[in-house]
Amino acid sequence: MARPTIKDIAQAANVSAMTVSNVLNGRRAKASDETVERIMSAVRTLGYRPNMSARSLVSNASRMVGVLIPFTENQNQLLLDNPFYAEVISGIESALRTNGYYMMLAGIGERTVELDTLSGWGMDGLIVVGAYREGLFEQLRALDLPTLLVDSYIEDDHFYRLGIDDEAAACRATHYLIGRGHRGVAFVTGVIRTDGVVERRYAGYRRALDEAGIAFDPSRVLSGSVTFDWGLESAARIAARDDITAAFCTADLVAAGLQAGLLKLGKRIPEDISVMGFDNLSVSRMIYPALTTIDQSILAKGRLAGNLIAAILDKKDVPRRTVTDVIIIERDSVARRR
Amino acid sequence: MARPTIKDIAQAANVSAMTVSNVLNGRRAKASDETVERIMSAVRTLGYRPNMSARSLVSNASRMVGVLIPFTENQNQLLLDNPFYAEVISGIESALRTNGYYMMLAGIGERTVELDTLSGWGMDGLIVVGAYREGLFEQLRALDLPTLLVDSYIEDDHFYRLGIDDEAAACRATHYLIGRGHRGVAFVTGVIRTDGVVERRYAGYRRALDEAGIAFDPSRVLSGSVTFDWGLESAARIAARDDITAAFCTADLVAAGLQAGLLKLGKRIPEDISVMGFDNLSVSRMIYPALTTIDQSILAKGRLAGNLIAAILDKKDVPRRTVTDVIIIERDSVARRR
DNA sequence: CGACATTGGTTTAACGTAAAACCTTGATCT
DNA sequence: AGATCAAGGTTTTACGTTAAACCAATGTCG
Repeated sequence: MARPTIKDIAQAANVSAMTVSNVLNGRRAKASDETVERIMSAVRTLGYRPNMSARSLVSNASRMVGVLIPFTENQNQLLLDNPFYAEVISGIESALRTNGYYMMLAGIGERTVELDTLSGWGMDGLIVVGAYREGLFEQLRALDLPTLLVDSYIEDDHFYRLGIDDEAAACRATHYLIGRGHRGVAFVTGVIRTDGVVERRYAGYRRALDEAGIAFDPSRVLSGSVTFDWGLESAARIAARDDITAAFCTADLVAAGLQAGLLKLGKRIPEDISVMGFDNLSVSRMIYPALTTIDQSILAKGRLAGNLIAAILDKKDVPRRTVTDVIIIERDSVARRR
Repeated sequence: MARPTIKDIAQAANVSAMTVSNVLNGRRAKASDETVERIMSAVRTLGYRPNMSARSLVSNASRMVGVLIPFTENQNQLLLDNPFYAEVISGIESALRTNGYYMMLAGIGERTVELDTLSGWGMDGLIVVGAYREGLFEQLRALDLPTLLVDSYIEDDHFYRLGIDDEAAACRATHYLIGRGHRGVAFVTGVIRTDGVVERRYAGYRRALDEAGIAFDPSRVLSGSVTFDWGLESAARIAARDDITAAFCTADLVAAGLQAGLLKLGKRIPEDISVMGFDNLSVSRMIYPALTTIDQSILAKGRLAGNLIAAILDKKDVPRRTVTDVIIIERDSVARRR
């Protein structure tokens, strides 16, 4: 038999469809216990499950949240191979499920055609992770949905935001290295974009140098991409200079590559060069030596994002901007200088 | 203004709603070029996007594919922190998007209440990754949807399956170690479940021993969980025995933990103990020493899964069982024995 | 010249659900 | 006794889209 509808249940329980709907949605003010029992029993025996499309069509709400993460345009693939995104998503999904919401995962690339197709599904809200492209925000605004931006620095009251204080975190990290006697600290990072997290971390790095009275040396800034390979590539450049005794990487992935590269070049970590990461991805304890890094508890951040959007959708009062804390995880990749 | 409907377009273009629908869905046999132009222009200026719920309600098809991956019941979180799942999902999403399908990501736990709620959305098809639990297959069968199982060994013509030949792969890996002079080969793995991939890999391991005339020693089998920590824990047990000169881990994550643990115990890899992994996760080249492992090209597998379900849904002819190839990636964690 | 296609549409009904308005019956109040 | 109310429903309608059936005007053929 085809999937039973609310009418089949109504017939089986000998009531009207509306009564079934009322009972099923908890509006049981108007239904005797006996009727409820008959309906529930019919639901069970027929295996009824409400048709979400119909429900969403009539109620104009879907209990679906769209989760957008960047994908690499050239490889046409979600950045889930970056464990950062994987972990955030995992946290978001967990929180959404707990709050009775569903998740539709989609990529945002350069063209972002996907956005309005997505919107056709009638999302109740949106979580956008790591967005930076100018035009995107306009498109998002045009959708006119409750939207939570994770790790974006755009100032716009249309959006809710969740993130850490990247500048302060990077500043702390740099001070941590400086405090251990390092005065030649390299900054290894991805592209420094306006309004991106990396820009703030860069600012934090420079502020720490300032505060410590160390002259900023642009040749110590290595800006490439947030990948293992970029770290690997940077190793040679860092190993070639003896004024650099420590490297602050704005991502664990980069730090992992840097360590692997330095090791291959015969450098010892942390004796010759100290390395510090950012994120505290699970990989950071797997590499050798175990990476000292900034923990931004990604999973918890994802959970929080899910909980926040749920709260927003449930019309609770949610601050426009939420900032979470960060701690330094000390492992084996940073040494005090001689 | 509220989101425009097909009727608004019809009015603006001065035709009936049906004509708009026809034009928009490519059934333009019956529409003059001029009408088409008027309609398209109205669509553009009003910013019309079809309401998927309405469409799916009437057509009984949603172009949505449900993607189910396990989640840890205790932590209530998707296994995306296992890079294997993250990479598969990334591949699936990419292929689905290319084929014009959407993806709804959900977790399957022990209770699997989620399943029928999910089914309320009217998925066109399902991809289930790494399912093993007995009752689950029955539930999946009851949904009566085209379903592709990735990495499951259940024999049932209701399902399409995609996977590698785990037994052959493990057998090759073990032979690889034996061929390099190792006769004491440990098998470090997760739980060995009936019909799971690990069971097959276990069978492959034993077959290789048999073929090489090496007596099977159950004390060389370390079965725990598919985690870094289990690898770490196993290190002590392996280091304590001098009859073991190599370890075959059924997952890179475990191998990574094992290497870290052995290193901490002062063992040299691969001089003292060789380690071999399985999966070729991106982490396997980040750890030290770089891991020799079996590459099952996870991303490509995910893509293939997406393409297969799309082909199935588009009524193309798809074999019930697809087996992909595997290669050995030689890095630095295996040595020939003296 | 009447039969028949073809082109370019339109109208009607239906998908499954829920909001809103309505109806019955019996009890309660004044 | 008539008015009022509550309990426990039912009926009607609408959500946005498409399948199916229908129609009118024009061209075409034997």
